[in-house]
Amino acid sequence: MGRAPCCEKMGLKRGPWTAEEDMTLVAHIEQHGHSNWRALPKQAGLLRCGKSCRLRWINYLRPDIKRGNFTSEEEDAIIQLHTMLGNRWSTIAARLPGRTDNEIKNVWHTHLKKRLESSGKPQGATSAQKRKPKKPVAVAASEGPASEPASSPDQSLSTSSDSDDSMATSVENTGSFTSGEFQIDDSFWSETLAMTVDSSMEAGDPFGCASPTSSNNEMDFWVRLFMQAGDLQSLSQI
DNA sequence: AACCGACCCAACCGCAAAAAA
DNA sequence: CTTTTTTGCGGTTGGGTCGGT
Repeated sequence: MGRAPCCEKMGLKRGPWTAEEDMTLVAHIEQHGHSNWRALPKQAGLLRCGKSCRLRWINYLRPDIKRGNFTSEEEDAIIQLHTMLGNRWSTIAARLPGRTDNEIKNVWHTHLKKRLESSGKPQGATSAQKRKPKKPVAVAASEGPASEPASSPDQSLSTSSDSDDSMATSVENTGSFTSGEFQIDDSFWSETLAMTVDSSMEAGDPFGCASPTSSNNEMDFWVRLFMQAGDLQSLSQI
């Protein structure tokens, strides 16, 4: 699938992962960690490139991944975060416990984007209502290495034009951000995310995110985020 | 029951940033 | 300081699945 091969030319396997490969990868990471993705497949005895192993782990095998349908709250959060961040999926994912950037990206492109585009009619049926439940997780390790820290907030803003377009659309449709003039700079994220990490640490969450079952921390994040955004807006008017 | 189009999502690629030498 | 290596990110693809006809 996909484009021209990159691993195949080196004699490495491509395509869907087998259960055996998954088990091998999980076992190796649980035992040795993943300090060196490039060397990992060789050490683990996998005929995959490091990139492929990393992707499989991050998007599917990681023990803290929350599988299943996105709740309407999560979808709303994605929409609002995308309004502010554009296509910075990893940053958005960092704020959604247990969700991966790839998954969020898929959800956005498959139905959230369409939802916003369809006559400004927000909060329609969720993916859970529209489609059947997801397949159960093939391999679900009970514990493993800690997830990577939240992505750096000071990445440059998205350069893609479509993110700008969707931003304007989302602002109108969600109704949560009433001013299109609202701008976010690096200092905003430094302060806001630091604040969030602090509160998460207080709640005993070393990943800097709430536990999947805890909506309080998520709500707390949004409350803080909106408060902070409001503060910055008023400051910018001075 | 079979066919077909639409949708979903896992996995790929290229590129840029970060880290190491 | 420069070059090389490694990691991480975002965009994209296409096989598999589902629902409608």
